Amino acid sequence: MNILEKIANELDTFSKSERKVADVILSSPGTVIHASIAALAKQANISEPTVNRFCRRLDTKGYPDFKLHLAQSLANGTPYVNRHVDENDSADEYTTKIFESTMANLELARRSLDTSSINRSVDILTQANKISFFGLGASAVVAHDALNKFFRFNVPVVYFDDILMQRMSAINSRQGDVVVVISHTGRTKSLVEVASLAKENDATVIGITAAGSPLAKECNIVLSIDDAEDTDLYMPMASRIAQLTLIDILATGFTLRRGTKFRDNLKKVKDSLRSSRFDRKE
Amino acid sequence: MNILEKIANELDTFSKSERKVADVILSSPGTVIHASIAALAKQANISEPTVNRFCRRLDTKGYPDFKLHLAQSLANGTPYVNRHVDENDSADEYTTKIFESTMANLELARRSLDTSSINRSVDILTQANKISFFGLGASAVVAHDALNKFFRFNVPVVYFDDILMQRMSAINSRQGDVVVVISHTGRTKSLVEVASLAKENDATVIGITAAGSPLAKECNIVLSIDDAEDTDLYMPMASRIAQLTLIDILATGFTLRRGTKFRDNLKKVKDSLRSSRFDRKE
DNA sequence: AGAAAAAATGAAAGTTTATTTCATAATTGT
DNA sequence: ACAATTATGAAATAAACTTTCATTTTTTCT
Repeated sequence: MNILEKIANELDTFSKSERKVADVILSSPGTVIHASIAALAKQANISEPTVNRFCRRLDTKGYPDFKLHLAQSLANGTPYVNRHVDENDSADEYTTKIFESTMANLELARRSLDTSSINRSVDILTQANKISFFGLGASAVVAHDALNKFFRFNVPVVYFDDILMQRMSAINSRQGDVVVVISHTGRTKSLVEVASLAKENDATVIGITAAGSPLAKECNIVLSIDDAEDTDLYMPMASRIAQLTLIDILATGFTLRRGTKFRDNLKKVKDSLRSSRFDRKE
Repeated sequence: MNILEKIANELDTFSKSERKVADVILSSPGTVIHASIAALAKQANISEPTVNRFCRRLDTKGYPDFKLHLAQSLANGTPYVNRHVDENDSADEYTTKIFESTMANLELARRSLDTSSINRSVDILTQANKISFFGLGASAVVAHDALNKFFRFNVPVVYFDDILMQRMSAINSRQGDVVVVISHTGRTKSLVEVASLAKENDATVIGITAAGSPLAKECNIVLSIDDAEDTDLYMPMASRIAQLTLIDILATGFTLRRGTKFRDNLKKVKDSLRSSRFDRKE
């Protein structure tokens, strides 16, 4: 854990003198990393040994080691802040903000994803007779992307972004089929119904959706992604990126599970596209 | 600048002894930050003053200060390395790797994007009579996403992922129309033709593609995104994420340019979806 | 409340670590 | 090959950090 956060957390477990040191450090950590133990002690109006004890209390070897930790905290502290786009932002500003919040969201998504669920999902996908990807609106894009990826794997795969087609497909599903339902909120009624129908018809339902949502309850496996409050202007942005990354992960897991020969085949698929392209050396 | 990079950069300006120190530091910077000047000198087989001089040469106050810089480099230096997925990776490993390389790619994309082109693109998009998004394969997903976003803006917008439809649409375009052509490589023949046709028919062509590619040459504005060598298993992964983020940026720029009333309207669009969702408090 | 125990604190001594000085060695240019 | 410059390390010095121990403060127990 970041040592600055740690200090802030344990603030009330400190003794009076330790508290003084903590206050000085928290108020200007940037100065502290360049200060000697004597300088810091003086600034906090306490003695040098107290500073030293303070450092050890925070599981560092001593003052120099503490400064090292502090320096690192400052370096990577809040690397990607989820800053909101403001009305008067220049192109430069909103570009930076959107990139940063997208990255912040990915970081969050990474931490929230449960790899054992991913592993199970890959298991199930590799054994599927048929894979269907369903999504609506922004999530339809994710499903569309999944189709693109899995289509290359030469497995029976379909994608629908139309409620009726999804329903029909769900009703026709059977044991061995896998239905991947994508919904950011997990509250889109028709998709919840589709998941339910698929499940009733013995398909395995994987949900890429919010944990604990109505949709999640209908799924055999839930791949849930936490995301920060939306920076968006009334449209889903970063969440969709995290979902797409998850699709990449599933696709990658799939190819790894299938082994070397399978990947050679993928290369062939890629090469087959060559004739449709302009040559690189012209 | 990151001190590790700095050392690597200036490697050949060092004297023989300094070079020895540099090598030790570069080979295991993590050890060095916990080593005393004596320990480092010994490991590099040189004297302590040489280490000290080395530190000063790199614009630090001395060895302890140097260690501070080094610690910071380690903390935020190469935060997201573009590590390749390996055949024997566990789900945990490939998940982490894919997230990291996606983020590394976004970072790269951010740096490579030219905001003045973005600004011009937003200008043109806000003034368009009709906007078309064209892409094929993985880029079709990006175009699809763009449709979703711009559709909410209540502007005439279409999206095609079919070569013939794209051609017909391009041929029918006219002055005031904007055609956004998306292709990672910029070498897909049919898309280059479509761009060319659209341009001939007086549409403004914006390319989201590689700089200097055949497609880029046909475009009025090129939004080019650098990306690291593909970590993928024969399919585009991270590049697509950067393209989608660019779409977010264009859409955001669009809404900002259109002003407050316009965004109120967006909120209405969002609210209109509510009845199709399960209530949050049930 | 008051005494004893425990904990916290700082002065001073001790230790480690880093820096400077200066003499010597290596390198460079002529 | 020689002088000038630069690079290097041994030793001395200085600075910084840690330990010890006595004192003060706080807490606990009766």
